[in-house]
Amino acid sequence: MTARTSSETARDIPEATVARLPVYLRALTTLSEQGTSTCSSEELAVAAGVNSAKLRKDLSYLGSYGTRGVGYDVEYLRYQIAREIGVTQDWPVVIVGIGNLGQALANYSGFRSRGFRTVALLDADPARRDEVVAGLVVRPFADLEQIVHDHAVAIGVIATPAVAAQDVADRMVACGITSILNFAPTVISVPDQVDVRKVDLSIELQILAYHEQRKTQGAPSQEVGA
Amino acid sequence: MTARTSSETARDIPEATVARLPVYLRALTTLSEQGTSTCSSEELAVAAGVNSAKLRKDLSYLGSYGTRGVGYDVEYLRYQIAREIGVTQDWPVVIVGIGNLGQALANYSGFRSRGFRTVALLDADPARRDEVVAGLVVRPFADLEQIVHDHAVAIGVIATPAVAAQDVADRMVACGITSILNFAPTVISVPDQVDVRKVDLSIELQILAYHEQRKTQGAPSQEVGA
DNA sequence: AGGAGTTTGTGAACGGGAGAACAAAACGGA
DNA sequence: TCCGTTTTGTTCTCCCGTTCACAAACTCCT
Repeated sequence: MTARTSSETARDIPEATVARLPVYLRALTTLSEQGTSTCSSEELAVAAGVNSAKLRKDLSYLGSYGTRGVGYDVEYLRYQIAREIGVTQDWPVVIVGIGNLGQALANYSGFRSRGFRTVALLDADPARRDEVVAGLVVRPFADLEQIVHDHAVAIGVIATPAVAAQDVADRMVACGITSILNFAPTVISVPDQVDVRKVDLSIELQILAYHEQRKTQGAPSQEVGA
Repeated sequence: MTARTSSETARDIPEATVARLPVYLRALTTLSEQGTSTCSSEELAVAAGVNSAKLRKDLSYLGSYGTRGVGYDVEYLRYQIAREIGVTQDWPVVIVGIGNLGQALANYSGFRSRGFRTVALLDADPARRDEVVAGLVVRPFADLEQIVHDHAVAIGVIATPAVAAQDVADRMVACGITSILNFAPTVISVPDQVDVRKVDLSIELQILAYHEQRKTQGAPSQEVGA
């Protein structure tokens, strides 16, 4: 066990581990719904699609929540991970850009079930104004500051076209938003203290295409032995 | 320069580099549209949001396409990267699950502009049958095999609910699809020779929440110095 | 033609993550 | 109570990726 102050939990969880915690959380939720009350690291690792040694090491950063010879209590571990990630609390979120993707995000149930509450949908296009999406009225982008202030929003989602993304990000930062999830296919620059994560749908396809190309490249005909 | 057979390009491009090539490609396209004909590794690195040394090392895996003292020819480099990724060719794609997300994907122009051509939209729900989305008629899931065969589809996109994802994946694999982009929030298992990439929208938000929680956690009041 | 300035391509050091392997600890049965 | 079995928590080693730093190479100016 690494040295640790008594008042707080361990401080230095590796980034790679943080990225996997939500996967473990999801797997535990599924196990819980199936009525499983206890599971071993091996079972959970299979459910999460990772190596069991890696799983145990990841969990060890949170503390010793397992019992040797027995395994982990599903509910207890699930709560501990949820608390560590921060999804036991309520996170108000604004979505900017209510095109196809923005609408899909607004309707995505996976957000609300994990503590993310969409408090407003914003769009710069006046034609979209007053449309109702996922039970919320689409409001003008100019309302951003008021909304962020009223609901203490810390997280913003950008689902606009690429050209608008940097401007939206600047406005978000100016309003006090400190975490941004960017779906626009462009690099946005923000101050150091602001976190940005990007999701680019076409990049994932391109990575697949690269490997796909190399699968067929080596073979002269369509019949591949491997 | 690493040793390399004369007949083919280098074989071992690191996975981390492959994941960045599409970002470089996008940055180069933007530069090209702005009328820039030449750029240095520093300029391109800024546009792509990476370190310039990393960029140069990444590009060096493809070959020596730059000119010392000058930089890179935007058009030439763009073509070379596109060819390496494989987006100079046409990739037929099927999308399964035409809910909100599936519709957003079907309408996403970023796919078509990079060589990904959606040849069919499939959904198991008979109520969605014959709906027209993005100019394509939604067809029954049972048509998968016929479509994959007719259009030589190698890449499939799963945008179904989690419970259906594994079954869809199995059927895709059985039809001969060898690359899968999975948007369903669940782990799917496939044979080794099949590539799967996953995009989980809520996981990205959870990672942001973790960091957000720790930003505010240390500070007793709302006023944070950093 | 030659030298100063610029930028690429790469060798080398460094840091972090992945996985194997094992010691520590809990349970169960005799 | 004591021993065998199971499974966690952790150490150790290896490998991949990142970054620094510099030599090689090209341009431009005199």
